[in-house]
Amino acid sequence: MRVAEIRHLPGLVGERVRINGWLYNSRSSGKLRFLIVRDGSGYLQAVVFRPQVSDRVWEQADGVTQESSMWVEGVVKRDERSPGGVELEVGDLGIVSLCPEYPITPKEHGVDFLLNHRHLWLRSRRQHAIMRIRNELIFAIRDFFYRRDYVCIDSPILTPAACEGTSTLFETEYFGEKAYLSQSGQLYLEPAAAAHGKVYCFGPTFRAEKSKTRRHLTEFWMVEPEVAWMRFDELCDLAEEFVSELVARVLERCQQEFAWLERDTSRLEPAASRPYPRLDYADAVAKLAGKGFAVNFGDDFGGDEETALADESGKPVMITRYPAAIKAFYMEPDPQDPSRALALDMIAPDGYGEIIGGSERIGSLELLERRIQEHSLPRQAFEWYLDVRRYGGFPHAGFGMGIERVVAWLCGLSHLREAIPYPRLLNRLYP
RNA sequence: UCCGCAGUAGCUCAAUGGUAGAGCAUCCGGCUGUUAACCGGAGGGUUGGGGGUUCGAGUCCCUCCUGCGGAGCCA
Repeated sequence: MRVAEIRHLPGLVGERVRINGWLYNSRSSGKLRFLIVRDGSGYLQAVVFRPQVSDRVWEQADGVTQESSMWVEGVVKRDERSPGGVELEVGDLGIVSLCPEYPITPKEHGVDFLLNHRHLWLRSRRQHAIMRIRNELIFAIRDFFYRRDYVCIDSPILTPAACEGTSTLFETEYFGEKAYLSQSGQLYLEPAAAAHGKVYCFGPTFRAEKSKTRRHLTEFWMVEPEVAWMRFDELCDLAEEFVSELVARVLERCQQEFAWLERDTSRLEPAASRPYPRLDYADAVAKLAGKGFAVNFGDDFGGDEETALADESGKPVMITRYPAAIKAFYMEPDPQDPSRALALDMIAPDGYGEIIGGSERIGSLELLERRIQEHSLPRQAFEWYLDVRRYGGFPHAGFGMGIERVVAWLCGLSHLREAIPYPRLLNRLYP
């Protein structure tokens, strides 16, 4: 007996196949049982007709419960009345493991309940679609860099001294010393850029910020390219090329998933092509003032401001040259105006917020030493980082992109918690 | 951390200070094409914990716990 995946069934009409899977839902009508079976690749309506099957098969079809693991065997038929266009005319079936009352029913559930059952929630059609899109995005990211000869240099997760404020770092014990979970791979990537030229890292990062918003997780995945000899304008080009290509690829390859999510992809299409609008920080402040926001030059932008800055067209907006005072210590000053940093934020449309933050990095050893002092950072912890300037300093630039925010934007999610398989939130570490 | 909202059946929610209910899920029965099927029946409750007001509290007050939404900060 040929074992098939449900997604291949449209090409197997007329053949007799066996499907292994789980019962997603069932409906009945007299001598008919409609079993909706899912196998991870798709959903199949398996039709059991009383006169055509044995007593044993009929009893099993009648008694199989939601999420029982099972197999069905039969002939693939084309049928307009079936969701998906094809169905299985069941000749035989077996229950592998009968499922007791399943917690997640086809009706509505609350957020807390679903998060407590995240391990089961992942089986639901909507979550299934989201994870498929996340998977496609991740593969597209790696492919983007691979085709451009970037080398993947993953950064450590356990790091020694605190690089930025300790209040947002998760602390752990490391054989009698303190260690911290990484907030960013960037500092470790810069030395690697001197080794390979074009590098990137992609891994989990951790922020112990006690924030309770739809835009924050305490553990999230970030992809960070770092490029030797790259200047600020080229960095903006790279960010734009990167995001537009990712959007185009996911749009092309995940149509089925977007349909399940009922995502209006026409809202996403503008972001699949370049260019994206670029807005100098000063112009962004002026634009916000024009919209009635009480923002002064020198302020950072909050969530509402970001949403207001996003382009009505559906394209992400790039805000450039922020005041150096509100940005990180390692950012290169703008030669035209040293009070500004060669920093870039990319803001996704429709309120999905900042998806990219990046900059050209300080090239000068003296300036970097001064900045470390100005920020009251422990100098000795940064000696290795200063070596990047000490031993053959070079201009370089890079950015970080939060994967979950991009997934949330692509999928149209109202909260980041659905964009990652097992979300880690303030007060949530289970399952 | 601050501000606001909520906690009642397995789940989602009702119930003017006066006998705790519905839908879904579960179990039983019916139906030859269902699309979160439908129809009939049954079981299912220490109303988050503690204290208080009252003849009487799911409902009002105090307190703690848990969750949700938002702010700050960020990707």
